[in-house]
Amino acid sequence: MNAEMLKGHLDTVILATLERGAAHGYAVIEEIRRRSGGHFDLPEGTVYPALHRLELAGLLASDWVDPPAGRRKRVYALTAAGRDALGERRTGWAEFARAVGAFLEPGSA
Amino acid sequence: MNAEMLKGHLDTVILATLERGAAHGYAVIEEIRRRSGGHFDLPEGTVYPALHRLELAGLLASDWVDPPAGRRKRVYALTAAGRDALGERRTGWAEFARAVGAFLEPGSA
DNA sequence: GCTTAATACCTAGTGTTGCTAGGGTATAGC
DNA sequence: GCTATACCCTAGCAACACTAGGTATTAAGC
Repeated sequence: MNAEMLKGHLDTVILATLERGAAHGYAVIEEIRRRSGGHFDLPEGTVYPALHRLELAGLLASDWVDPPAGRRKRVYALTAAGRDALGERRTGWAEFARAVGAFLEPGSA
Repeated sequence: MNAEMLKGHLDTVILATLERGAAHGYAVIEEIRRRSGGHFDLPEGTVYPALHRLELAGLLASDWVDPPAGRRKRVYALTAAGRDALGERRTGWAEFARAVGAFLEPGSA
């Protein structure tokens, strides 16, 4: 499954991934792959622009971190607004999933 | 809720709507609104192109019907390929919904 | 008779968004 | 030196839902 299906929900998934703690972009990709059981294997060209978008929207904040070894990492964390947005998106997803389910579940009226 | 969230799933919803019987475009819009409990109130500019797309893809077939009163209607029905596609999409939705749920449900690992 | 609303169809252009394809830097292993 | 992996980025493409317009038919209200 690629992320085309995620259209409109990728931001939600990214916010939820960062809910447990800050992480850099590459780690976000790996965590999404891990937590989705391999369903969402997102290319960098999908995730990095999404992170920038979310930061521009004020839902994430980033800091450059210079580790003793390895190259610089840009670490993203949820802002207060990001946490609020995640709450709304959680509710929105539940409604959405229920509505779509109403079409796909047999015996629905 | 508009259909932006539906991105990538609108076709599935339309196919499911037509699963119970053929219908014309305008009726599809009303049925989707009704069955979603008002959640999906889709503009014509969203649904008509989607119907054309699905017909082009061979998942729907249309017939013009000239009723004794009122203007001509274009009635869409699922093809065999459409029925197959709906089956696949039903499975795909279940996987997708479960995967997204893994991010949004509290206590998920 | 005229206007409005509802039914019913359509399309051109726009904006968002995920993807492809590429490029760059740093570290480790062969 | 070469390759693989970790880590960052962008330009351009394609898909798709939406906006904003258009047309035709019928019935209701004035």
